[in-house]
Amino acid sequence: MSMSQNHMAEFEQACRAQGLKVTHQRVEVYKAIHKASDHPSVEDIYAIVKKRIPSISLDTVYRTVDTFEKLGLVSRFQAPDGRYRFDTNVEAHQHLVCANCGKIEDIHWSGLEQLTVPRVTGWSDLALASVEIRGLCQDCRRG
Amino acid sequence: MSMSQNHMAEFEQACRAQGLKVTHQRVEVYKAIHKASDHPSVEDIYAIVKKRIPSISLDTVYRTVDTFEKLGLVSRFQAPDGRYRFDTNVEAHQHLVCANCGKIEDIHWSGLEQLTVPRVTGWSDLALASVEIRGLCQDCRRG
DNA sequence: TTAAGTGCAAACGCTTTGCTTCCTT
DNA sequence: AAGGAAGCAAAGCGTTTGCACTTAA
Repeated sequence: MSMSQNHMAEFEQACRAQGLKVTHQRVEVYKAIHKASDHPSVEDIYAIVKKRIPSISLDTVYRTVDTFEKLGLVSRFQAPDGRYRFDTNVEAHQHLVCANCGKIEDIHWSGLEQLTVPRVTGWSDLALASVEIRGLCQDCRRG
Repeated sequence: MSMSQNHMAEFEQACRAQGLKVTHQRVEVYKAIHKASDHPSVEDIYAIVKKRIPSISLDTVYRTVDTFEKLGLVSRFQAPDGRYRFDTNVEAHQHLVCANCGKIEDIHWSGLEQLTVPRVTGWSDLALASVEIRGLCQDCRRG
């Protein structure tokens, strides 16, 4: 998945459609999340973007990812360590989490789609929200 | 599920087996989590136990739930608001979360058991760790 | 030009920790 | 009697917020 011009054009279009200014910070934050396919945390994104925009502040990253999430441009979830992680993959998918190092990888578990979410008395509009699978990643299995 | 003498006896036995002292605080914290079937947060537990042990401190509740978790006496998970929640149900189960009020309820989704966790290159020991289903609870559907 | 967005700094909320005193065992 | 546990207070850490300055449109 390369950072195609198309993809960035779509990003800018999405911003403009919502009346959002296309600032350097927003562009670089989006690129950072997209390129870093490892579900970067706010600190991770901050460190990456700081190389290109040294003056960027951490709170701008926080505000920017909030904005992106509201627009549906990124998905946000909490890692087991409690920190937020971000992803430009906004399609339904599941997470593999390494029990040792915390590494997170996306997978698509097609079996889940065949299942129907149970009906529960008193509850409505039930939908599968998140699925986490734990195990050991390649590096940690060796160690 | 009532707070049977049996259940508390088992709790005390588990503590002694691990060389843990059976203090008032531990007994009351355990009771509080067990009785409050709504997955209380640390603050919730603190408020409940404070009625019986006014001198208890918040950090004791934190340390106590840590201990219980390590012993396998309670399960811990993070609610969507980022706070820890606790449960004496340590069997595999899933969570229903109200998208409006945040209420959490346990369910057992048997369909999941028929599914096999996918094999993924580079990963080992994969097992389903958590499943969250979102919807509206009875109270919030009305409102 | 101007309203949205950024940077700075301080505040916040939940959780953790060092240290002294207390209380099961 | 003795070591684990509790209480107190302060610190830690990720995240949020108020305000004045900056910048895309």
